[in-house]
Amino acid sequence: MSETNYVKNQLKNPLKTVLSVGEVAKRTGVSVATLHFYEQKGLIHSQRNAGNQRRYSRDVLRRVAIIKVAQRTGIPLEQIGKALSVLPPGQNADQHHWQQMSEQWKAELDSRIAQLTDLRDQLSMCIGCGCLSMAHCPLRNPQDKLAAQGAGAHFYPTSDELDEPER
Amino acid sequence: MSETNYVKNQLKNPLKTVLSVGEVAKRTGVSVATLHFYEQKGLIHSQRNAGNQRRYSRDVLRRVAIIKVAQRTGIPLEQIGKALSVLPPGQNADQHHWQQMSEQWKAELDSRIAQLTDLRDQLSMCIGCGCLSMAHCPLRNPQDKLAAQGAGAHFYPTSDELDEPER
DNA sequence: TGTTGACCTTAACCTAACTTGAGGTTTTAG
DNA sequence: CTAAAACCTCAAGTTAGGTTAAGGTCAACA
Repeated sequence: MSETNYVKNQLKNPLKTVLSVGEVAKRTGVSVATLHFYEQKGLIHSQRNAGNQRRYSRDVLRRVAIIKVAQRTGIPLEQIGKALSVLPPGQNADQHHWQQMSEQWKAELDSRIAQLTDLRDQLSMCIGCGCLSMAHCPLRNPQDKLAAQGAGAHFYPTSDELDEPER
Repeated sequence: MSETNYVKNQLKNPLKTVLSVGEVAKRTGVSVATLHFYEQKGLIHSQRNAGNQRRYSRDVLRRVAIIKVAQRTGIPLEQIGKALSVLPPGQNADQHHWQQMSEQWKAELDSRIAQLTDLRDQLSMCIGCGCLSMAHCPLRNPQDKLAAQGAGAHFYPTSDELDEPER
């Protein structure tokens, strides 16, 4: 019974104001190690109690939720961290902060969706041509900006460089 | 002048039937090392000449183009490899093969686009609520299947487990 | 024919995003 | 008060998708 305030919260209080790493792990569905990792990367923050154990304020739950949502869109952790940094670290963010974040994500998502949609439409055309005629196949010149994100793909062959099978 | 057929093709013929690794690299925009890597992973195939150098048939250009397109959609190499395996390795695929592939990709893309779109729409709602009211925020229960692809995210908190800031 | 440039293989290294393990301290429950 | 569960740190391992380097062979061209 050393952590008076903490223990007070533990006593059947459904809305604790501080959370241990294990509690956060259970509630967010990420492992304890991952929470350590996120903290190391600056995505979340914690206080320490007298015994050097992490104590989180409840906003960490929301932060982790946001991290997961963003990851599912394919946004890398580093970028997520930058966006999260607009939120006051530690304590509760106000409506404005969250709106700011949400709008940022939405823009990112919109852009990704647009890119994928383009790609799909191009592929649809490919289905029509059976990709037999490279001269008219949109695979030839992608015309999008996603390439910059991926590992490779910095050059696209011009029409006369791609193969045209002998019929 | 040892590689008779090969050299014959080299002589100012714009449509060579065999390509060296360097040529493929230039035309596809991926590095030679990456081509080795893809071959090792079974994504592309090659023959060897008398001097043990790789010689590619022209279909490799299209294969690599497809790999890149697929990668931009976020599909992992292993999955790309499986889809590519429906194509006859080495020689020219017919229209049916390519159509089969294109349709497979399109389905994948459609699904990914749908997931991202859902996510965006949920986020749009969040912008409205400012994420201040977790009780109504869609971030709470994602309801999608993308989680299975990511590294973590196997559990989502129920409504009373997420934090509701003190106003 | 000889010298570059293109290729070959093997092996190590790189970033992202984690996971696993070892060895030691704190908290909690009985 | 004590044993077990939860935590701590630090280091090493893992997968994906490549890149870089070392040391040696092959080919193209004057």
